[in-house]
Amino acid sequence: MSSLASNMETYLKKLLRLSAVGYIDIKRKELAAKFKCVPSQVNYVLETRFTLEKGYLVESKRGGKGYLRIRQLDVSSEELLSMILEEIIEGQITDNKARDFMQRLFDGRLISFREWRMMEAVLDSLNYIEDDTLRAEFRGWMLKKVLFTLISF
Amino acid sequence: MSSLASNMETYLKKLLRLSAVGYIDIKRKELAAKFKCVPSQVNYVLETRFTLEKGYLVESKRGGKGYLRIRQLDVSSEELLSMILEEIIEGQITDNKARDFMQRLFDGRLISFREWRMMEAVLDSLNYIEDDTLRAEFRGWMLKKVLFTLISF
DNA sequence: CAGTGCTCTGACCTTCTTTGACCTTTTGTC
DNA sequence: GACAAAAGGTCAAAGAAGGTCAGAGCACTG
Repeated sequence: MSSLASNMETYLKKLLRLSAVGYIDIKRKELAAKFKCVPSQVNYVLETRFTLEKGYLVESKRGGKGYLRIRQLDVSSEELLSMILEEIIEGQITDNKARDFMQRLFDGRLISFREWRMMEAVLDSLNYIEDDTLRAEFRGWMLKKVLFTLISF
Repeated sequence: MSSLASNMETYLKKLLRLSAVGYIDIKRKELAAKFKCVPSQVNYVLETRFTLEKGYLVESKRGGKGYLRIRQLDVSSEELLSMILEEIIEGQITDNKARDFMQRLFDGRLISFREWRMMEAVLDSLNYIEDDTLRAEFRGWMLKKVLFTLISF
């Protein structure tokens, strides 16, 4: 229960609660030093505890003056989250389901007309990918990313 | 917190905003002195932050009375879109270029903040495609589709 | 006690930044 | 015109992050 990873998770979530702007910036190496572990352990924590599905968005920049930014998604959209999760169960999603889903989002005024059209264009463009499995998997993956992003802004 | 390069970028953009003529003239050595760095660092900033894709044009003159002139391009929406489309005509496009273009579309108020974020998420998700060539080609293909959609709505 | 699924580490990779040595162009002076 | 001085330009290498991945360790569970 109180593994290094869990402690780091708790610590980061506390920082997030205390943050006024809805996100926190951290230095991978410093955080690792604070918890006396290797830097890659930080990645592990981010990958397992701060995923899109759990309501977080992680951005980063490499190189000098790099950083990790953890953003907490708006809780009010929890309903939408579970909807998405249900639909995109195994990562894959069919073209029809994806389009139905976008239509629902538009009908429910969660996305604008232009946003809807844009996503339709993206879905259209997927035909460029010939491999059926890759296409379906990528569609699910991408949809998840886009929808979670829409939720957080 | 932020890097020298980012600070210099911010500074130059502020100067540009304040300029009435649409361009600014600077002395490489003086700017370097102001930021306490080597002169070639100025070139780095210009090469990475003030590119054509990002909507800037840099002219210069060497020798005595030399200077650097940074010009902000002020192209119309149609021009910007056709520029982008032209660029993608060869099919492929790099991730960086695609992101630069999206940023410009946002800066030029051709797309909303949410639409910008959405497209960034789509670009992020492309990493799911492992094949380098397929990814770059698909990126170009998709971008074209989306841009054409934007034009028509 | 073998299997399964988290944790954790370390070696190696990629990206972005910064510096410095050396090069080229332009201007001013004899 | 030759030469010196005054810019700016190029490029490779070092430094400063963060990213990836395979495998070792560990803790339950049947």
